[in-house]
Amino acid sequence: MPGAKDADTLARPGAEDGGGESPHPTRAAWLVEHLRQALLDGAFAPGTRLNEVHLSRGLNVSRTPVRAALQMLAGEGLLTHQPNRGFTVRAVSLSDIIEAYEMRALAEGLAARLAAEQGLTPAARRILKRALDDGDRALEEKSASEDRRAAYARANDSFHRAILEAGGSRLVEDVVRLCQRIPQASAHNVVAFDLADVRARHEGHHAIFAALVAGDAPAAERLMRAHVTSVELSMIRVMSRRSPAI
Amino acid sequence: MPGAKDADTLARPGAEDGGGESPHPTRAAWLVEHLRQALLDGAFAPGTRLNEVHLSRGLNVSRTPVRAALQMLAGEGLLTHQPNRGFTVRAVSLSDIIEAYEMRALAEGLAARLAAEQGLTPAARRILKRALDDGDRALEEKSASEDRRAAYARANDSFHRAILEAGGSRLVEDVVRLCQRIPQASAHNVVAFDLADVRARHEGHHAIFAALVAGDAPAAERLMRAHVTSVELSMIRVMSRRSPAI
DNA sequence: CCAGCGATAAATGTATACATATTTAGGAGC
DNA sequence: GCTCCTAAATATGTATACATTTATCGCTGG
Repeated sequence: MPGAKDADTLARPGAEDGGGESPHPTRAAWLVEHLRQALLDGAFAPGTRLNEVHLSRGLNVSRTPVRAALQMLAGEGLLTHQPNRGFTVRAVSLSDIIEAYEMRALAEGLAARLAAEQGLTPAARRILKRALDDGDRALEEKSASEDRRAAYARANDSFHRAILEAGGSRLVEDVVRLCQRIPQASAHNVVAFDLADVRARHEGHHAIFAALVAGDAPAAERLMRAHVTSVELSMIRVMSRRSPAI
Repeated sequence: MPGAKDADTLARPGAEDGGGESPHPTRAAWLVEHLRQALLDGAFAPGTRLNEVHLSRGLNVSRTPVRAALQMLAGEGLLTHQPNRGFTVRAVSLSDIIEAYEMRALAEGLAARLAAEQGLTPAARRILKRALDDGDRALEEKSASEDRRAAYARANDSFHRAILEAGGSRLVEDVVRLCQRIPQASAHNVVAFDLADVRARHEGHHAIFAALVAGDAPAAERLMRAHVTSVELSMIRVMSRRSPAI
């Protein structure tokens, strides 16, 4: 079973006694985030059955908070729950990933349209401008490619998130989160793409920003859809290069 | 607090001893469905804090399965969970409902496109045809209006669900479920609409079916979007008539 | 009378014991 | 050797006890 791992090397949440302040007030909350990240990273092979006792022993907690976390993640759709048969990791196919991008293109397009319709607040506009500037700098600089990639990934993330927030729809944010919740399709994989593609898409960011500032809702929606679809194409190319059949 | 109720008049899942066979193998699974339905029906006022002890006493179970259900529903987004402060019912505004329909129009449109691209299986085609026929009959008959409405609601439901399935995307189904998970925006409220509107939309069903059979993916997507948007407009009209400010 | 504070009550978080269901291992019978 | 059946082992479901946090209420003091 490739990718399967035992979660033994992990620290407990409230264990730190020094100045470190735990951002997770309960073990269950910590487990939700921790396990979600592990699942998105593909730490557990699809179809794997998660054993509550093993998990709780490896994480030094009782079964109760482990179950709490698993139940939340099942609600989120990352796990499936069969009564009396426990929780298993949901498998994803290539078509799942493609459909996630199609859906995300529509959702982020809707967010852009909503943002344009309402008009950008000064704060949102500032954040977007800054994300664009950061992206410009990351793509122009001659710094080490790893730093540049990380910097651009941050800027990209910030740009998309700001538009989602500007849209002001909780549901749309939830849908995008659902789309990003597909293991291995995470947006931060964008860094693995060709620099030329990334540069082209960054121009797309500028165009979207212009449409938002102009309050041109249809253009904002159309541009954002095309933008995400372009990411989708790059992702498909990269993935089919790495693993011809998934 | 209007709409708030105590869940005291409810039977337990495994309690029946006669011929009745419980479809829910565990108490938790039953609670998930039961509480979800109650939430969607608006049985608990938005912002209500759900007390685990009260719920478990009213439902004659221990806190454990109640917590399991609440955790799942929190993962689904129907409830919010604040550590050490329990679960509260998520509030929805009119704009939430509107955005849910916009999102749903996009998602169901995508499903229709996927279904057209893949082509309908004979089974799917049969189900859709039957839903259309049932709808025809429900709208033509001179039967009691309540029966007619219920019959059409079933046919409508069946039609939309069949297309979602034909699309074959779990994610799209999840997104639609998320959109329908908005309390008071449930699709079966469609029965409260004007008969003329319903008839017009039923024609839309026929057009969508034709596009699916013809394998015309762009038309299927476009028609489905317009169709759901039309439902949205009716819903807005009905809701603003019932409660001017929400 | 109100603000602030402290004790009590109540709610949630966690651990654990036990009940029930499932899986697995082993052997009898063919 | 294979299938089926049975029993032990294992896993999940549930209940309950206790710990910790939060909310409520009454009190003191100004």
